[in-house]
Amino acid sequence: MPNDLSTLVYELVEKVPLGKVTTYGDIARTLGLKTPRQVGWILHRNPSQRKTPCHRVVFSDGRLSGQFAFGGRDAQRHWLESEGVLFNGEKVDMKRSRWAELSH
DNA sequence: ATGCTGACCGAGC
DNA sequence: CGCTCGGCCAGCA
Repeated sequence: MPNDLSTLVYELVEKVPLGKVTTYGDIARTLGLKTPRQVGWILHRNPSQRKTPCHRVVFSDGRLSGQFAFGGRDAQRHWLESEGVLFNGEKVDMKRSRWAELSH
């Protein structure tokens, strides 16, 4: 297994600490990808045979990814909440729960 | 080749 | 705060 782009993405996602989230855009910027869509494409395409916590990746405004992706956004939301991620209504409280490491 | 579609984002109103 | 729009680029029919 060559360490291609997807490997880098997964390694980065695995570094997201418990109780924090990161965004597609942050990942894209950090790895030098052309567009955040590429990140979404990589995560969607690869099976979850890895222990990658994909549920910690959200939109830049704090919305959760999709209704079909993790068995529903309610499921994902409860998952995150149990990890300590703060919510502001339907959205993640990005101000406090965004992983600061990438957001430079 | 070409024209959608999408696990996105920022600007603008 | 909410909605639209354009740009982005990899896959796929």
